Amino acid sequence: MANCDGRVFHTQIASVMEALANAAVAEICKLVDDDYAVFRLEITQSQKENRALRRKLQLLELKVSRERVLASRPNSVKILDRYRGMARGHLAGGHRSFVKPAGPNAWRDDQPITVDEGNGTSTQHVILIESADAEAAGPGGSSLVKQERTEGEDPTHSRDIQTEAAAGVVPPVAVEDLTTMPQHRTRPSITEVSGTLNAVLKSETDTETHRLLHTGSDHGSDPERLLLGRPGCSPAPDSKYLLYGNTSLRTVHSHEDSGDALETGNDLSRSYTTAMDPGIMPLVLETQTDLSRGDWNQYSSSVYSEGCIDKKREVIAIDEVTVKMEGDSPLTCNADNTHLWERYSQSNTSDLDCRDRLETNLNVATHSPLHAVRDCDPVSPSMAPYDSHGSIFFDQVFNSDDGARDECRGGGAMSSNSKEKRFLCMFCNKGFSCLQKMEIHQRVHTGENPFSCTQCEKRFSRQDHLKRHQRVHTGEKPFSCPQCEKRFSQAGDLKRHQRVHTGEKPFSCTQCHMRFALAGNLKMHLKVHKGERPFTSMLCGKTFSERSYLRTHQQKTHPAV
DNA sequence: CTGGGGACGGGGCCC
DNA sequence: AGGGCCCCGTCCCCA
Repeated sequence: MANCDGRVFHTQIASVMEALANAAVAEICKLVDDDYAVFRLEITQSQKENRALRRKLQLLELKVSRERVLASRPNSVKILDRYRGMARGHLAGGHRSFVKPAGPNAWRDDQPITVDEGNGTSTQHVILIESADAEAAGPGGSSLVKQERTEGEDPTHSRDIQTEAAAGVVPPVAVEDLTTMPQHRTRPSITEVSGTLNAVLKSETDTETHRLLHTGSDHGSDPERLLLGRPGCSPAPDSKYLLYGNTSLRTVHSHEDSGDALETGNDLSRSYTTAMDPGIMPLVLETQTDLSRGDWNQYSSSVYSEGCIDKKREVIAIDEVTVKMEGDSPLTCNADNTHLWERYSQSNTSDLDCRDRLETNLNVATHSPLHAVRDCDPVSPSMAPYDSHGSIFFDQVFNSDDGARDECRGGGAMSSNSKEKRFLCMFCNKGFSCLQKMEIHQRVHTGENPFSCTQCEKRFSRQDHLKRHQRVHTGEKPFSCPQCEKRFSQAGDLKRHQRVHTGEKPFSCTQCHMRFALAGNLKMHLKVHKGERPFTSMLCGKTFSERSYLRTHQQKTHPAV
């Protein structure tokens, strides 16, 4: 009897469990169906939004096309830059450039510009950017004047930046660390960051924020710069964070600290300032930590623009400006401050040439695909209306890459195959097919070396270079010569080595008939013809064409020393 | 001086 | 899109 009752009980339990399970399954199915419906609805809505945005984009493209046809001269930023008549559009249409000479003396050499500020006439170095956007600024437009006093100023506080803005300009929307801001400053202002040798400024304009990032250059090597770059820290005492702005205005400023830079060496501050539609986009001052340790990427990935279409669907190529400056430091200054310079000097014909370029073409560049068609008019010293796109195009930084410069002259990334290369380097306008390639390339300009070797202190801009370098430590030599079983860590080294076996000497001297298997050897040989003997023994005055010769000589002749 | 190798920077291409 | 590789050029160093 008891067994019978137990079976019945179990049967009942089983049926209840089944019912519960069925109910649960039904519930789950219902939830899934509901979510699916919601999901589909969201997809449909997104598709609708996409279609609408696409239509909007097409309309704007049409508008741009019209402007390309109609736009003649008076539609854009005019920059009054009388410095040595430089940087007049060495990029394609790149005359929307802002040129700041690197050398403090160069500034001093500049002919002062006389600007009537209403209160009289001042003869100060002035960079004047005028906006007269008929749509946004209204009659009279507005102008933005940056001044650098040449007399009676504290070298470490050498900037006296004023604005001459039209009535109705929008005050700054947001500024971090307002305590650093002069409270009396009621005019709209541009956030300005100045620091030590290498100042980095980033601006983001395609979103709701406008960032200015200040950082050190070589990544932890300069404590002062690190201090400046540390989040939450106030700017250096010699820095001013100034904020002024203007609706529908995007400007870029550059200046350096003082004429004492050459003496102080490390105090080669420069700053770059951008402002764009501060009335719309809050200005947010940020700091940045050590870029070389990877912090950079969190900015670069998120801030770099992708084709850079802002909210108005205006194409703005550069939403971020990152400048690594090598100032007027002598070539003998420490490696932390010169490695970029050295890199440039390596890539150019001569140190002097490069240095000269650095001094005279210290520019920042932003480029918009639009400028290729809009910026066909030369820079005029007269004031001209500001264009409705609010774009300023900086000139090329350092002007160091001939190839890139040529590309810029020829339209750069806007040439025939430019459609695929829609990511433009903000420094040299070189086009890249994807964002990361551009970011990697820009390390050429920024000096960023995010990949560090665990075996030594060396740092690299690219992961593959780090990997290749680590063969130094591992001793790995994967490339072996089939003729002599010699092994090499790099394929190029093997290829070069094989000329030993083939006898190939592709490098021939134009002065004599000597031929060389290695380009470096030809280069060295050419010094014989030129009589170049730049290396002088401090002990005996003897000169040598190569440093190694001098070293060998000193080892032999002056072993004690 | 010349020959040659180690190592690195940068661009381009491929997967 | 991104990582990796190839290639080239260059600097530096040493025999």
